[in-house]
Amino acid sequence: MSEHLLEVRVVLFSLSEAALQVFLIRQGENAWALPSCPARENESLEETALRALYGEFERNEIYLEQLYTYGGPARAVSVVYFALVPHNERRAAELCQHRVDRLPALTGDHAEIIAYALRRLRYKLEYSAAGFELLPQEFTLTELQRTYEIILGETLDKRNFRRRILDAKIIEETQHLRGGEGRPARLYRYRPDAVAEVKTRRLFP
Amino acid sequence: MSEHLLEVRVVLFSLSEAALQVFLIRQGENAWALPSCPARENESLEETALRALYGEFERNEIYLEQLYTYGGPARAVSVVYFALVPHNERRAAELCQHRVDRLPALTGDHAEIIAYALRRLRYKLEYSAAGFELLPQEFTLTELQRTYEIILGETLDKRNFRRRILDAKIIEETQHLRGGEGRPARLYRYRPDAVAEVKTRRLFP
DNA sequence: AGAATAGTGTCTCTCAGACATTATTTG
DNA sequence: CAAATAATGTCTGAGAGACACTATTCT
Repeated sequence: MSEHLLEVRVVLFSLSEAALQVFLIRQGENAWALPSCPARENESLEETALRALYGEFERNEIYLEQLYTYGGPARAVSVVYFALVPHNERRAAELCQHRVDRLPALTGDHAEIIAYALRRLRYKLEYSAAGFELLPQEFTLTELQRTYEIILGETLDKRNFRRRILDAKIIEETQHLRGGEGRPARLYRYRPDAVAEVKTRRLFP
Repeated sequence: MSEHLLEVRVVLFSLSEAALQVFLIRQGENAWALPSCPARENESLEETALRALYGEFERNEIYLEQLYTYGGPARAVSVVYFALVPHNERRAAELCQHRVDRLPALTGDHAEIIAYALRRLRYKLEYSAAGFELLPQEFTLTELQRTYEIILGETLDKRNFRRRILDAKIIEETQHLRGGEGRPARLYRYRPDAVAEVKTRRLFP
């Protein structure tokens, strides 16, 4: 067993200003980087990921999943985590949100890592409940649809979207309404007991 | 950046005796373990994975993909690779194949890691060309179907299977036939130029 | 009353699954 | 010619996508 340089990085997404955002830290003069933290022997990789976010988030308020481990000659080994958090103004001074469609200059291979995380997010959206991790506990169907549209980068049909989501029985009505400019919308909540597993058989779509 | 214990492990699957096999090394008296190797600073993680297999396989004769990185307090960090190789008698004395449905006692959490790798294999089979990595270059449609059946653990309908595989245009005929006890079967080969990407839209199947 | 947003149903087409018979070769 | 395996097509039901109007609230 050898001694090795090992760090944990995090690609943390959230939604605000009707766009998908990623959290970055300033690196040097005018470059940015994914938050990271050296691994410690006495904590789990997930705990290290939370430390990389300056302890701003508790484990149970973000969705956290391992993305990939990058490593090789002439490079530290980086275990990269993929994370989602609902819209959130709180942030450490060092941690800024940037629209993923308008990223600043990034160090190393961080642009490719973000691109990969975004592909994974788009993919997960279609077979898992990941989308709900970006929304508050109660949300309207229109908000949910906007979330999907922003991430997928395409518009979706309102009736088909509602039908699929409701048929999947993955959300349930609440008794609350959200008022606004027009007719108030019913609020829904995610059913954590919902089965969100892949059942379809697809041989080479 | 901290110094850390880091190893690479490999779950290598192959097919023989009409069953899925995994390669294990003997660990102590009567326990077995996944092959592993300490990471070196001057090589890639994939190279380390090949070394864990005693250098028995060249990079281009096996399918190799990162599976997951396990780590945490009171445990070395293990980058685990998932690998596939066609049926193959060659093996180092230390490296033995075991049927995955009749595994011996395993050290640590290796049984869970194999179970996870098997889930990944089953899943990949349905949307990627992973199945072909377990077969020789040329194969009959019946052999391909058996491969799927062994891994998925269920029988498949012959006509539907052939239709889906052929409609996907992922394999092509060769001019060769394989004789045997009954009518000879046409041999097919994988089309490496085939597009095997996920295109279907699935919201919560 | 008009502006704004929420909410709802049908038709069509494609794809997946169930299912049985004919064709070719060997001994 | 019998045994063994290869190869082939149709029907049916479910789900995905296209598509437009009514309902409720606020000002």
